[in-house]
Amino acid sequence: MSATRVDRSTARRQSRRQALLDAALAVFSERGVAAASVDDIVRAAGSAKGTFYLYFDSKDAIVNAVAEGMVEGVGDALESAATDSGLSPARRLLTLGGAMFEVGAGPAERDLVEAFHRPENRAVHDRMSERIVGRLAPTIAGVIADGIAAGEFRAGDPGRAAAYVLGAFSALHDAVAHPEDLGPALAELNAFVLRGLGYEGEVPA
Amino acid sequence: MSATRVDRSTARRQSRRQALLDAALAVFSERGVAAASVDDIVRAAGSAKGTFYLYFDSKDAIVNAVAEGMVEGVGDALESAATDSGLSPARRLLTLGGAMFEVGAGPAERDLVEAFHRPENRAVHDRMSERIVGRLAPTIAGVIADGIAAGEFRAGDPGRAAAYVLGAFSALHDAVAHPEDLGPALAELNAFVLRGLGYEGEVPA
Amino acid sequence: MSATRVDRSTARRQSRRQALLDAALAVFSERGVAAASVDDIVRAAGSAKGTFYLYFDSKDAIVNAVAEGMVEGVGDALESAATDSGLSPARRLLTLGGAMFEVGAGPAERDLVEAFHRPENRAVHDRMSERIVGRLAPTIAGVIADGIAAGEFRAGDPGRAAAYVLGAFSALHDAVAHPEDLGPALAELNAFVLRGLGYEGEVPA
Amino acid sequence: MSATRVDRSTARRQSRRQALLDAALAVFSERGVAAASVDDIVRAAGSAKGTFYLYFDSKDAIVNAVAEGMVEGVGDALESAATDSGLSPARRLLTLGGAMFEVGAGPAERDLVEAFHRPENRAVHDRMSERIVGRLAPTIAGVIADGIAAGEFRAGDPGRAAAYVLGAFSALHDAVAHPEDLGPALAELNAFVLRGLGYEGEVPA
DNA sequence: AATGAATGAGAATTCATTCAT
DNA sequence: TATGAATGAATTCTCATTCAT
Repeated sequence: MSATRVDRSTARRQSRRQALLDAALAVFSERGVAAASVDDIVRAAGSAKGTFYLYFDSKDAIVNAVAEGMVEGVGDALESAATDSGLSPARRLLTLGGAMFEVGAGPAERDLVEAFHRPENRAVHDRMSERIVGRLAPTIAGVIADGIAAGEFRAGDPGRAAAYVLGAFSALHDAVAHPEDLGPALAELNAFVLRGLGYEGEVPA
Repeated sequence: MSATRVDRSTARRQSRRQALLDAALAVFSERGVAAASVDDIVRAAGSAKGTFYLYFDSKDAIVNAVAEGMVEGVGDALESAATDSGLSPARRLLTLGGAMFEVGAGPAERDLVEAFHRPENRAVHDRMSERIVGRLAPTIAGVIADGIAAGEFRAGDPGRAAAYVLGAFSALHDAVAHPEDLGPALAELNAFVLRGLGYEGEVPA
Repeated sequence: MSATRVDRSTARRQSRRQALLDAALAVFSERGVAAASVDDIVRAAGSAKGTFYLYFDSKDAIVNAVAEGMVEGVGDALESAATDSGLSPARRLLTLGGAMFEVGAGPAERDLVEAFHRPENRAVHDRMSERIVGRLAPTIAGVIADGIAAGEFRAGDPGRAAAYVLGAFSALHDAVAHPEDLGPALAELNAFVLRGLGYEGEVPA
Repeated sequence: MSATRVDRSTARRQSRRQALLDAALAVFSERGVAAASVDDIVRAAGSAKGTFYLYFDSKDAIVNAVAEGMVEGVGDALESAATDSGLSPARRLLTLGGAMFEVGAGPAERDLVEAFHRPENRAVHDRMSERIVGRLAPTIAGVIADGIAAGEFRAGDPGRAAAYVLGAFSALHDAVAHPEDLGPALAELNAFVLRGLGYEGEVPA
C-alpha cells in the first residue's frame, strides 16, 4: 500500500519533471535558450513558478537537464555500436555517425532540430554538441586506431582524425536543407569520411 | 577647409568607433559576450554610455560589428584565393582552408580565439562562424564543382560537400591541443579533406 | 474510554506541538529568526509542512509561541518573588533581577541566549524582552512604590524608575563577557540599581 | 566652468541620494524595515528602481546608511562632551546622556522614534543602538573611570558600570509615555544613574 | 491527523536604452 | 559630439500558505 502510494507519487513527480523538461524544450526551440525565461517555461508547462524550483535548482540546471536528456541513452548506444567487435571499423564508424545524427531527432524534437539552426539557439545546440563530442571523440579515435591497425584506414594521429570526422559529421545538419535530402546527404557524408580516412573499399550502405 | 574639418571629424569618429570595437573585443574575450555589459565596454573604452549609442544602435550591433571586423578582409582574400584560376582546385581548396584558419589568429586576438572556445562564448564564435561559413560555403562549393568538372574530385552535391569540408576545417581548432602540433594537424586535415573529396593525387604541401 | 483516548490524543497533540517548538527554537538559534524558514523548522521537527499549519496559524505564531515558552513559568515565579510580603522591597527587587536573568538560561537554551545577541536575532530577543518587560514593569513599579512607602527608596515616578531598573537589568547580558564574571557583575548591578533608587543601606548579597 | 558643472552634478547627486535616504527613513518608520521593499522606497522617493542601485549597492546598504546617518555627527558631539576636561565626570556623564537622547529626535524623525517602538521596527532601532552603544560604551567607561579616580563615583569595573548606565539611558524612551513627561523623566534618570554610580553630591540640573 | 506537492505573489537586482545638459 | 544620471521592464529565485490525497 505504502509502496503503491510512493510509486504513484514518484510517477507523478517524474511526470511533473518531465512536463517541465518538455515545456523547456518547446520554449527553447521557439525563443532560444538565452531569451527563454523561467516564466515562459512554467507558463508552457502549466505550473507555478515555485514548482519549477521544486524540480530544478536554477534555470541553468534545466538547460543542462534538457541537453542531458537528449544525450542520454544515445551515448550508450553509440559506444556499444562503436565497440561491437563483430563489425569492421568502417562499419562501426558509420553506425556511429548515423546514431549521432539521431540525437535530438526523436518524434517530438523534429522541429527543435530545425529551430537549432536559428542563430540565437546555437547555445544549447553547442551545449549538447560539447557533451556529445566530449563523449564521442575518444570513442571515435579508438575506432580509427582499430581501423589503422586493421589496415582499413590511413591516418596520422587518430585523435586529430577523430576531430575532423566529428567536424564533418556535425556539418550534416547544415548540409540538409530539406528532409528529403537526408538520404543522399548521409550517403555522401559517409563516403567523404571514409575516403578521408584513406578507406579504399566500397562504402557500405 | 570644410572638407578638412569633415575629414578630421570623420577620422575622429572612426577612431572612437574603433576604440569601442577594441574595447568590446577585449571585454568579450575576458568576460564572454553574454556576461559583458555595455557598461563594461564603455568603461574599457573610456567613453560614456551615451556615446556608445552614438556609434552603435544596440549591444547586438556591436557584437555583429566585432564579428564582422574579424571576418572583414579575410573574406576577400579567401575569395580571391578560391577563384585564382591559375591554381588547381585542390590547391585552391587548401589555400582556402589555410586562410580560414588565420581568422581571428592575429596578434591581439590570440587569446580571444582561446576564449571563444569556452562554452559561454560559443554564441559569438558561432555568429562569426556563421558569417564566415555563410560567405565561404558557396565559394567552396564552387571550387568543388570546378574540381569535379576537372576530374580531380568525386562528390555528389557540391553544396553538401562544401558543408562537410567546412565542418572538418572548423574542427582544426579542436584538434590542435598544443601550438607545435599545428603543422602535422594541418597536413593531416588537408589529406583528410582532399581524399574525402575523392582526390587521388599526391596531397600538396 | 473515550476520555482516555482523548487524553492520549491530546498528549500526542501536545508532543507534536512541542516538537515543533523545540525545532523552531533550535533553528532560530542556528539561523536567526528572519532567515529561518518554515521548511527549516519542519525538517528539524521531522514533520511535514502541512502539519506545521495544523498546530500554528503562521510562522509569526510560532515565533510568539517560542518567546511565550521562554517567558512562561518565569513570569509567575517573578511575580510571587516580587510580592512576597515577608521580604523587604530591596530584597524583593534583587530577587526579581536574579530571576529575570535566569530567563532563557536553562540547560538547552544556553546557546540560544548567545545566539540572541547576534544582531540578526535581535527581533525575537526584543519580542521576548517586550513580553517580559511588559509583564514585569508594573510589578517592579509596585515593588518600588512599596520601597518608597517604606522609606527604603527615593524616586520620582515609580513607573519610570521601573523602566530604568529594567534597562539596567537588561544590560547585564552585555556586561558579562565571560561566564566567570557573572558573580561580580551581578553584585555590581545590584548595588547600582539599589543606590540608583536611593537605597542607603548595605546591599544584600 | 568644468568645476561648476561638477559641483552642480555632485550637488544633484547628493540630493538624489538624500532623497532616497529620506524616503527610506519614511518607509521604514511606516512599514518597518523588514517589510519595506526597495520598491516602496523608490516609489516614495519618486525615482526608478534602477536609480536606487545607482546610489546603494543593496537594500542592506541603505539600511546601514540610514542608521549611519542618524548616528553621524552625534558621535563626535558625544565624545567631545565626554572628554571636555573642564567639566566634572558627573556633568560629563549627564551631558552624554542628554546628547544620546537627542539621537533620532530631530524634527523630521520625531515620529520615527515613535515608530521604532512598534515591535516590527526594532531591528533598525537595534542596529542604530548597536552602533551608538558600540561607540559610546568605551567613552562612558572612560568617564566613569575618571569619576572613580576623582573620588566622585564608586563602582567596580568601569566597563560593566558603563553597560548598566547605557541600559538605563536606553530605557528613557520607554519611560516617556507623553512628551510633556520628558523633563521630569530626564531628571529622575539623571539622579538614578549618578546615585547608582555612588555619586553623593547634588544632582546637577 | 498527516503529508508534501503545488502555489503564486513578491523580493532583490540587472542592464540595455534614453535624454536633458 | 559627448556625457552619465535616470529609467523601468524583465529576470531569477524565495517562501509562507493551501489543499488534494
